[in-house]
Amino acid sequence: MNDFTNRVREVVSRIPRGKTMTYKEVARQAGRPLAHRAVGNILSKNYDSKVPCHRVIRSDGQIGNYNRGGAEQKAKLLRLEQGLK
DNA sequence: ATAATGACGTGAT
DNA sequence: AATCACGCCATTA
Repeated sequence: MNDFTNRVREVVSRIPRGKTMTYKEVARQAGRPLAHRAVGNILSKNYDSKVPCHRVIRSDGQIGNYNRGGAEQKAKLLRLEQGLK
């Protein structure tokens, strides 16, 4: 858990509230445009509250999964942050 | 060190 | 629209 993981965390932690990013984008920003799969894996094991992993969604617009309450909680949080009801 | 896994993505069926 | 299969990569077992 070094370079990539660290970069991913950094990028994700920089996602502003009320905004979302796709795994692909994160991977690209992290320097590994094709490692979107790994991004998910890393985030899935990431329990750091400093990293708003719930801001990361799929490219197809799907919510994706979440290790802290499931997609439900994730969608809920996003809905909340975005100020939408 | 090697094999399996998964919070993905895209194209094909 | 839904499902299937394959690719891609770091992490984990």
